[in-house]
Amino acid sequence: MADPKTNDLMERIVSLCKRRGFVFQSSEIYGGINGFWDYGPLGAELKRNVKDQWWRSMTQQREDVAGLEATIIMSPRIWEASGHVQTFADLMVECPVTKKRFRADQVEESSGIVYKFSGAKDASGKTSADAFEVMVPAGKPKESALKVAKQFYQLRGLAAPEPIDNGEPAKVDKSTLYSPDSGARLSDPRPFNLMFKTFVGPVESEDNVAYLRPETAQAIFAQFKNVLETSRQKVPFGICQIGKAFRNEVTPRNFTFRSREFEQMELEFFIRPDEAVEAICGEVAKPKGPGHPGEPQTNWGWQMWHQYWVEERIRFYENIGLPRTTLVEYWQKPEELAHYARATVDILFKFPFSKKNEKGELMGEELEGVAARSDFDLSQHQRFSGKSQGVFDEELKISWAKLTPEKQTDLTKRYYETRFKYLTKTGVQAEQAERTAKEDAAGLAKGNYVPHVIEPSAGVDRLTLALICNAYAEEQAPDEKGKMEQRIVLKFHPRIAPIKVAVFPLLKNRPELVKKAMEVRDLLRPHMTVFYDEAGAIGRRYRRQDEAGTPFGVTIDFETLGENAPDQKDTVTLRDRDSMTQTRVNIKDLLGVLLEKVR
RNA sequence: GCGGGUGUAGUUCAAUGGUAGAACGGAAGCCUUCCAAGCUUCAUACGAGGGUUCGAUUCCCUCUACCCGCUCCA
Repeated sequence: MADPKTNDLMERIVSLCKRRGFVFQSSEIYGGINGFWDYGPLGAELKRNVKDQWWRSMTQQREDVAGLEATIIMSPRIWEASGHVQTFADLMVECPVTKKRFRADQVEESSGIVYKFSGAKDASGKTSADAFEVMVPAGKPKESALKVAKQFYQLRGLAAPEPIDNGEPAKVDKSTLYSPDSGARLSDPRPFNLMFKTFVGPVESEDNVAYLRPETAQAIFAQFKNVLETSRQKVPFGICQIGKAFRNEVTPRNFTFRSREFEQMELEFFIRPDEAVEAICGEVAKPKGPGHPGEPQTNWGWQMWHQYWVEERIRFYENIGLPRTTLVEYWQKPEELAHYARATVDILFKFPFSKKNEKGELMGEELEGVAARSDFDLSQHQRFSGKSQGVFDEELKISWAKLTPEKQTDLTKRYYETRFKYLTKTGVQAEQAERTAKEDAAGLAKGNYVPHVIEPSAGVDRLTLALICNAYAEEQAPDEKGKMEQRIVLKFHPRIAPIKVAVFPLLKNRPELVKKAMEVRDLLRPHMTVFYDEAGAIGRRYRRQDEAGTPFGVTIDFETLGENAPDQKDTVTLRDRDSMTQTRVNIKDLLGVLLEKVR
């Protein structure tokens, strides 16, 4: 459990977000709506900067990634292929005593004696007519059944309940109706769907059901062929997308961290299967140790690509002001992996509300998952749509012809085996799977395969919140009279700061100062977000910008006008947010100096 | 969905069964030659709906939102 002090910190951050216009509760004047948040003026700028930085680094500055912007509502068949319809429609049951929930199909079978009660009464005359059943292992006395029953009726408001028997105890074998926790009879299964449902067209019938996408990834897979054909890309290459996604979470929590409407930045990077790499290069390069593996090479297998993207992503976070020390690189354990994943690395940020480990260190919350998804996704869409999602790889075809027959047989066999495993795992009958896997293996020899995927998938809102938490600082700073006062400052990296520079005339009742300040404002405005402020004492204006996270302040004073020292004419004060130090800069150099700092 | 806590200006807090006050913040003005100075003026709140009552921000109920613990988060 997080200690009270850190909770207070989070409360102060939330309060600042409201006060300065970073984040508001959605629909606030109507009492709000659970799990939805709006971004105010500063928050909108911040979030936009985050997305711009991501988009620029992911696609505009890379040769090998193309962008996509797909719709939120898509054919429901996409979610059948991806597994979301099935998985999200799981039935849940609940233990009435411990309140724990289980997936109905995952309750362990249990055997024993079942005691039944029709209700209970207590000494004060209160009664409950709720029926209750509990199973105890054979051989245990009736008292243990009574104990659970009493707990059940206590939860219904009876002080010292005396449960009323309802018929003879019965022996029950291998039943999934009873709680593995308490033995209590579980609630009836209820469907629980994490996807938001809607209807396309005017008729609200089951035929017209559609879903708001629970992730942006599937649109990329569904448009894989179109992008491949129009972008003149070849494997290995990626498709990236930024967009809204929706999940009807049970419990939205921790401010904007888990929301029901959120935004994702996802890259699906398509690579050759390892067998193809081996055919082309003779060997598959594998990671030699931790750290960034450098520029991509032809002989990289999925593990190298996976490590490459993990490191690229961490560099990105460092680049926008999240130091490595605030991040945690968490390698999911085999039992935690989704069924399609070969490896997943979660990149976590240490939020103030994160739980702590036994050493008292913050464990972090997920900002991004970098998953090696094999060829699962495209294969699923190929199977469900009946349209080939494979690619033809000229280089593979040429290299294959030069291999020894032994090597060809070896690679064919290995490729066959992984394809067969995938097919049978997803429910294809053995006979059919064997036939299809054989075709796939024969295709590899002709240069055909379904690409594998490395998926770095990040949450924009989580990252925005992380940046705010990381930037938040409370410091002591002297006021005009030298008395120490608390200063709250958001130390955003200039790249993502909502406002880059604030421009002030030292005094507002001097028209010459105001005029000059407005000229400076207009000089900078075409190039960056500028905030002009002339109200109140200069120190007050600096502090206001500290809370907004504005990295630079420019003040036009009497030196600027050349009144005090002629050699300082046309220079301004440039004030640094973090150090609060000031330097004099000539107005003609100002734009260049600032642009260098905010890029 | 369950359990616990909370809900009064933008924020942080008061008071009260007879419809609310402060500090900081905000706006306007005066003043002010670099870090929330001073003076004047102004605006802004009882989460929503019921009930009890002559009268409810206050008591009761329901809903809602936020926080915490479960649960959930393929």
